Amino acid sequence: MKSETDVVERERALTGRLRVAVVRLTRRLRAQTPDDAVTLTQLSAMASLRKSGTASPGELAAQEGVRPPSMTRVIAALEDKGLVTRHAHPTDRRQAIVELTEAGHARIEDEVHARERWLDLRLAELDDEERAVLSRAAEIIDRMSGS
Amino acid sequence: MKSETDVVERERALTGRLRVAVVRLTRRLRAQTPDDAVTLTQLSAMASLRKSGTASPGELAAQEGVRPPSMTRVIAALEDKGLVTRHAHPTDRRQAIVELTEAGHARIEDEVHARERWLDLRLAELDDEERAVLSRAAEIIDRMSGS
DNA sequence: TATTGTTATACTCTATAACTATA
DNA sequence: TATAGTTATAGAGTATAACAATA
Repeated sequence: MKSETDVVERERALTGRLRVAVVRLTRRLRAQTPDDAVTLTQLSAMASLRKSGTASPGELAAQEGVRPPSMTRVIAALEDKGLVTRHAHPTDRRQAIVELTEAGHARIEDEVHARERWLDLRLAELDDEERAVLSRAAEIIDRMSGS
Repeated sequence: MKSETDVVERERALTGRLRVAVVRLTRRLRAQTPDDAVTLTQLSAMASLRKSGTASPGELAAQEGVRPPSMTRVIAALEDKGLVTRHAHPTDRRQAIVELTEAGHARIEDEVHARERWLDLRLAELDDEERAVLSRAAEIIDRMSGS
């Protein structure tokens, strides 16, 4: 007999199961970093920039949910690789304007696909219903994370 | 008109959306670390130990999906805090046997709940159907991550 | 004074390579 | 020789505190 207690127990454990699941999946994703590629964090910032066109370092930090000093380092790394540039803000000289270079635009699609090959393979092993569950879960998690 | 292309497009983007979602949620979870608490990684190892009772460092590393040197450090940190102990293996002196101390058992429930307060609050804001989606997603992600 | 961003510093998490002890 | 584990070292990711430049 499927009791109410089973449901309650399963619900109670959701926090812990979700925590373990996302931490482990993130470990696997970070491990899929080819030697010459940008890191997962750098890639995420590039994707954010592609979406917004241009952004100040502070805006990027807010979009990614990290502190400004963390974003400073990410931008510096991407600048070293020639994937983003900075321009002066027209009226506020405290701010910088960051945007993807041509090289950055050219690289991002390839990087995303290369990086996600492992995850693509895993997702391909699922059935349609399972993929639909993950699709909805991604929406819900994004909302919870305040992005 | 809801075309087939929309569905295909949404499916194609699942990899990227899922990656972003789990990376950001993991960031938030790691940020919820009180000063005197064990870290998220240490907590995960403790939960693994609670489940298996005892385990060798190598078994723990495999359960958590990390390399042995990484687990060595996690165990050392927990030993320093008095939350786990090591015993000699009865027949193979290369191996160690790790288990939770009384203090470890006493602490783990509190730590888990303290750590997951933020996530609990977020989950409480969802409706039943959304929680059910996340519950299924956690199962699927665990399976994909090979745990 | 307040805001934007950077620099300095430190800690967690993880890995690979090289080593020790035991099988 | 092979296996279990540790030590040494390094790099990614992130934070807080202190600072500089500009508003």
